[in-house]
Amino acid sequence: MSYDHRVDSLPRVKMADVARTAGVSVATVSKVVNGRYGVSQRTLERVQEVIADLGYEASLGARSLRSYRTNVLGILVAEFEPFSAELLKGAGTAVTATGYELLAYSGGGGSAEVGWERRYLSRLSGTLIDGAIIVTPTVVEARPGVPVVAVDPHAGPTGLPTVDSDNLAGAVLATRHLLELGHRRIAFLGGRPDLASARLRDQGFRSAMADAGVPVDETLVGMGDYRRGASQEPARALLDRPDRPTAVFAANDLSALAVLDVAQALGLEVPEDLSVIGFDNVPESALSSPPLTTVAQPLQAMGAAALHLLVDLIAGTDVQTHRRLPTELVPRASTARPRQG
Amino acid sequence: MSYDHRVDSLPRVKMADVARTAGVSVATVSKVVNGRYGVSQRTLERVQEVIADLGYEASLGARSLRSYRTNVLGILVAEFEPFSAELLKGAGTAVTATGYELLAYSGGGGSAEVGWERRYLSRLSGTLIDGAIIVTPTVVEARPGVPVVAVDPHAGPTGLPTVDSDNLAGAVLATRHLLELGHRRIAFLGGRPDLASARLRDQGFRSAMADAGVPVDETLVGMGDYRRGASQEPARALLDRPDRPTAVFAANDLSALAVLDVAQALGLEVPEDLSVIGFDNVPESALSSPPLTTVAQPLQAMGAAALHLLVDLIAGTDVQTHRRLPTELVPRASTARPRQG
DNA sequence: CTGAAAGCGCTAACAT
DNA sequence: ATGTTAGCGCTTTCAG
Repeated sequence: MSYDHRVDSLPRVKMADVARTAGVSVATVSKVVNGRYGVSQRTLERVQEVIADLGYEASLGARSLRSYRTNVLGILVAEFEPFSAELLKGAGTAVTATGYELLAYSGGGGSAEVGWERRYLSRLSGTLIDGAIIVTPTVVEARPGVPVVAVDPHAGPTGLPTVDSDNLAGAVLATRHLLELGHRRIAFLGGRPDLASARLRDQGFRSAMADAGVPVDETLVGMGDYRRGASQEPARALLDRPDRPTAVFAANDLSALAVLDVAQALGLEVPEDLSVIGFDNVPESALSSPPLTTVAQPLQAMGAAALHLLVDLIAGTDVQTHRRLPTELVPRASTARPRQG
Repeated sequence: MSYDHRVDSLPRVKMADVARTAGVSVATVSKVVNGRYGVSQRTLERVQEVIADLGYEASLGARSLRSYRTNVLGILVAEFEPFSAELLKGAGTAVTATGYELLAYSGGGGSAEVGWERRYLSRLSGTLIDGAIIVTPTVVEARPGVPVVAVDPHAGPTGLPTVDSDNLAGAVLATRHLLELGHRRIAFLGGRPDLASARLRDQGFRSAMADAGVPVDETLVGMGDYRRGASQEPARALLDRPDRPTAVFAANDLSALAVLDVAQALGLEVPEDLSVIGFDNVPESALSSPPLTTVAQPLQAMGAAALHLLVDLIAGTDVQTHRRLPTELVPRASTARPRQG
């Protein structure tokens, strides 16, 4: 039963091979593979034996072309960065009990490729996957071909079932933390204003400042883009000036890390000369020096919630189509009282 | 050009739709999509316009069934846990420049499902992907159907091109660190002996101990299984005794975290009563309290290396088929001098 | 209970 | 330059 005599890579064993070896037709093998009725016990056993012998496994591509059920769920991301990696861990844990398998898909292009959501979905849906989780989509299709759940969509909750966290409350938490430490000159390094989460964090910042009766200095409000590299420039604009702030609230951890980079380049001590707080609590935030104070989104729980929502959606169960999870302050070493509070 | 009038999920637009709308045959559309020669400028533009209009995207499943080139690379993992998530980040970063897209696949079953490597590979190879990275495979096929790179294979480097890190040197590093702090009663919590990495870490431990002239107490050598939950039991056996060790070297971070769990349950202070060191440097190791001293494998670099190796392999470039990356000590707060050194 | 045949969406000869 | 045709590996009627 060995094929070692082949010199090069041996071709996949396909259903026809199983059929020929077992002396039955491919139709019968298909029935066995899919557990359909109408196969005698004898034939069943014989075919299963051959399948095991040959190590046959159905091709996902071919199978999905014919039957519109694959038992595979997709999770579509622009890029495998820390944020989506955490969601993936959560979804991966949650999928275990469901009997589905998980396929994570990403082009290399990052969010630079606009419209990746639709492209990836078209590529996979209708064929390879029974449903999809789309992570931080910018454009959401109103009616995709398969059940879809959006995680933290940039436009905020729309027609699609959505999982996100309480960005507004989280931003208030962050700002209050700085205020309570005694900071008054507080800068905000925001994200792109076309993103709902960025707008909400901006709004939370302003609301907490207003509640404390501290006016917002608009020259201390910068615009990053949630990425570490591209946020250095606006971070520098905030810090490289004589009347620099004593604290910065960055709209996500990656831009907070950019602030840390810039502070170091300028010779500023954190938290002595400057307090920095981020948002997300990606694992990387704990690895910086100093470790970053941040607001945690329950990323893994969000991934798990999205997966369960998707499974329910496919099953046709009546489900709530919007889950908002709470945020939480995670104090670490990048924030402290200002030097002369 | 809006389709909002459709009440329910609209069916995928397929190549035939494009052909009909553009007034050409599917063959011509296929040529346009794949950039083949033999299409007039006029037709080309017309078809591209329709494609854009309709938002057509070729189905990966159907395409891959016919042409044995998909421009998609697979990364197959038993489970999306911290270790493979880091590799995925590295591979994701590396794929950007290559023009390939990345598909990560995992059943929910964890490594409990034996033979997942072969199953997933059969499912995807020959059809959906042009090549695969398999993470910590236990059984490696001698001649898979597509180019394959193994990352940290449990059997050690075999016939397959492999990427791993220097487990032996890393284990020596960890053990020496404890010895230099003044520890002599050092326990080792190993992994399953059928894993090459586990054997090498065991070997490095013993070799460093021997070099220091410190005999290994065999009752202080336990066997975990690289997972946090299942390692609690053997960790407890090591610690819950009057002559407990002053330090534990756990063969990976997850089992080191299990040691931390057990230490806490037993009321032991780390590092005052017990020093603990792990292996891997997954992000989670920095998040524990106290943060875990560990030996870093350059996980993201390994993911990137695997991806580049795979791309070269597919291109037929002459490549080195084995990359071993260095390990490094990462001192954090879970190790210190023993109480009475 | 089993097999022959059609066809999923697409690509690749081969005609025209 | 374009269209016709024949499958890729599988599932699914529908006959036998």
